[in-house]
Amino acid sequence: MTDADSSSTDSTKQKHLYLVDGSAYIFRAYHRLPPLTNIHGEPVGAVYGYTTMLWKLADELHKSDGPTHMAVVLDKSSQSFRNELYSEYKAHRPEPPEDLRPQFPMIRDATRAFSLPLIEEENVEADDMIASYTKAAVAEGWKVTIVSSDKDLMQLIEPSDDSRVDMLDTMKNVRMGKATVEEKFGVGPEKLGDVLGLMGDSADNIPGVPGIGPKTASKLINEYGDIEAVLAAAPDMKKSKMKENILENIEQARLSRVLVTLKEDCPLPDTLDSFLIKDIPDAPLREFLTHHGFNSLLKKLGGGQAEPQNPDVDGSIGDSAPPAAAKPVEAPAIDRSTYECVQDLETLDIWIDRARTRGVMAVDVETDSLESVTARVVGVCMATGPNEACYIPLGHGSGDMFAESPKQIATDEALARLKPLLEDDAVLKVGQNLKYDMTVLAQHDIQITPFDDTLVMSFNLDAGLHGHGMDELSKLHLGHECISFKSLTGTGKKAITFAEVPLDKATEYAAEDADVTLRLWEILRLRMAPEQATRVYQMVDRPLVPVIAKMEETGVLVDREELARLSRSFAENMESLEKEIHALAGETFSIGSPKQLGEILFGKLGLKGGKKGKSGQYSTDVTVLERLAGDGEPIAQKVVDWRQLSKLKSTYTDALQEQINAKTGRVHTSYSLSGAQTGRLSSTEPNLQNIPIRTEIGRQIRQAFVAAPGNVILAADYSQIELRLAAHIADVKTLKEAFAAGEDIHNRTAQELFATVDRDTRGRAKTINFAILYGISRWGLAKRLEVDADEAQAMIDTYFERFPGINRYISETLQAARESGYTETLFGRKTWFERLKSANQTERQGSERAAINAPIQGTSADIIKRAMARMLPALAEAKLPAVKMLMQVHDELVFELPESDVAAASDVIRTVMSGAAEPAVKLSVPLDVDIGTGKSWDEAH
DNA sequence: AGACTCACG
DNA sequence: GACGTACGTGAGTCTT
Repeated sequence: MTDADSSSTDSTKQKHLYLVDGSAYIFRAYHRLPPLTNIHGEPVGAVYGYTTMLWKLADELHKSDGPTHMAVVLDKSSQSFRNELYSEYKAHRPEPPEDLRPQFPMIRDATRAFSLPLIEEENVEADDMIASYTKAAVAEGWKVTIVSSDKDLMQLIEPSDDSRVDMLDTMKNVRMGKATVEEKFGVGPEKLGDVLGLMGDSADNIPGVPGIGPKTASKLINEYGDIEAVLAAAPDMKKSKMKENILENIEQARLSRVLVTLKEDCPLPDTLDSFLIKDIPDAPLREFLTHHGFNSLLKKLGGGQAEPQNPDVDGSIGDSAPPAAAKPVEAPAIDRSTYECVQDLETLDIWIDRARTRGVMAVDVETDSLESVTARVVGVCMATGPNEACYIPLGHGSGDMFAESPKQIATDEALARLKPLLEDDAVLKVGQNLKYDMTVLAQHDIQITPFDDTLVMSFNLDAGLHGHGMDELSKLHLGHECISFKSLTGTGKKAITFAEVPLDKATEYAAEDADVTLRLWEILRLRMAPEQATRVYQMVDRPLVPVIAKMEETGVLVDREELARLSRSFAENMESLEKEIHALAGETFSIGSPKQLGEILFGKLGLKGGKKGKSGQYSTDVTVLERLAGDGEPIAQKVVDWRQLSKLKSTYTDALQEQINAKTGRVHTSYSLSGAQTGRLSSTEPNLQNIPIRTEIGRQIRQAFVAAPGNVILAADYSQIELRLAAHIADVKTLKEAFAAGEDIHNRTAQELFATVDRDTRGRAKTINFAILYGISRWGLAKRLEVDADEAQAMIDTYFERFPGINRYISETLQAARESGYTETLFGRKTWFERLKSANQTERQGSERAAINAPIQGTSADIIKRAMARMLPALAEAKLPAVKMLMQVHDELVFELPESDVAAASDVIRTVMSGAAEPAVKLSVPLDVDIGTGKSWDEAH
């Protein structure tokens, strides 16, 4: 197309320079793409990403406004004039990770393979070089496109509406101009430097003004004009923390402003004309692609035309990659106009027949509330194929009491027709988080069976990679943006319920839900077996869904009077503490404000303690306060006591009263099946998994969790389950013997490590045991035990020596996780760890610790989940139908049962829980279960 | 909305 | 050479 000798003749053609910010791209590609290796075993993830990016840019050549000139700019060294101004500039940046470093030369190879000019200058940052070339080109009347997404470079966009400079983000495939800057930063490109200077940039270690982020920065700049004006106006601002921060950091703000300014007058090593795009010769490119085995690109090269497809991963190199997120779907695009609103029984019957014929359907129940226990059914939707979906409105009103309700089938009649279908063994029901629908339909005595749950399937395939909400899955797997619930109902005070949404809108939304759910199921189910997710799905998580639904529905009885009594008592104690604290401080202040408290303690009273974090605030957490209390500061202990009471009152005794359901008189939590990446459940609204127990005062709250008259509470918990599993998984003979013999495991550990057993050594042994489970570091252990790092290291060494197997478990787990990207529990539950190869050391080490812990915590979760799924059938078989399972707290199950059933139920519960791993997994340690009973949850412990 | 603190296993 | 350090959660309060 373009060739060298045409440049002199087409002086009329608009010259357009593309400047590629290569360095920034490489780091992004490295973090975003899976850790690929090429056919020689060399890591090439970033190279592959970079190559596909250049390939994509080649498509730009065909466009009318495409590039006539192009060059790639790379950072050669990290030094520049900024380091002289400010020694901390980019000082915190870690070295590039080991598997990225060898890719830098390959990236130069790739650039040469495309016959593109490469600019890299000693002591000049790529950003400045790009700025300088941009200015030079614009001065010649050229257009410039900067291929990057770096916000600093956005300063180069011209403030006029017809800016000759724009930016292109090839990863997101978006062009960015003046409007992008205004949208993102609230100011035009010409003021961007002022905003960036004020807010700072943690990525480059530019400090800015503490406490000022993008929002505040743009507000200030819009109000005053630029940084200098803000600084000048600061003394007259009204008193606030922000004003103080500005006044204390004037010089720092000025420095930051200079640091973010791009240098536009760097010497240019090559002329603009030398960047003229010539034909790209095939040979070097072909050689490069062949060398790395980038087969799909090679194929495109052979075919001649470069198709602007998604750059997929070559089959030959992708074997260690996580499953590709977006799959091509053969189903037709989602078309909301095909959805039907079902308003009479005849039509409903047609849909029911259709579902029976298909053998599989998606279903979703719409209600007027998120409180599943008491929510009213507003409608039901179902899908039987792509774009084959309907909505059956049942409880819609007009929202206007004088107007008629829309035509709809009576709820009872429709549900009576749907019940046989929903319970039909020959029709698989697919839903997204069916736990909710099951709870709602339980009010109408309807089961949903058999079923598949796309939320659970996604969680079993991709835990750790992304969320599992339907909107997110739809975007990811179908490339489809769902109608948002909020767009129909609004938010806040003016929000309406789904019952008030007009039928046409409701049909579009609800039928789409079912349509999307069925499409997701088609995609996910095909992945289950090949990706080994079937086992944990079928043996652990799917059976749990109706069990959790039932527990939520049952709820737990909470004594409101008891809570109110505690609230009053806590309030009284807080009041007297507050007076004493204010007296000691010499002034009144808000004790609940960490900011004010820090300033009183460390500012006014002059106690010693350090600043922390970018916010520049004193830390006042319990470890700090207890240290002060230990130094004999009476105010510190009083604050600790006040804090405890305040926490207990607001989070528990006050909040819990409000959670008592008006209809049932009980508290119904919601368990999230995908809440914790390790496979644990989590509990919300309220969280019943963190009710106090560790302190005497807190424990009183458990006295309010009671049994109905004639009943008692029974609590059954696994004893040391995670340590037992660690002993089994890491095959530690000493520990296994100790558990088999029923020894106290922390005593045994103390014996092995310190050769003596007393309170002190047992306590330290316990700390070390937990540290092992959590992925130990000598620094972490040192801090906990208040010893120095060397001593901590010595203890770790002794531990590894005494308990061989632990060390091996850690290194094998990490190695396997680095290779595959995930860890596995004994039941095959996967947890993905994408940050295991992060360039950020803190991030990477954090992932390593999480990966060490996940198989143990996850196996424990698997086991108690299996126990839960088996519990109700086992109780039924033992003729104990009155026993209710109320709560799960990770290693504990809580029941409510008639007093007369205690002995028999205890046997069943203990048997089910201790044997929950079997027969799928045979453990080499016993699983002991402690059981207690009483009138309240407190007494049951 | 985000930081901070703290409740649980 | 500095940094921040145990794993997994949810929620209330204060501040911007």
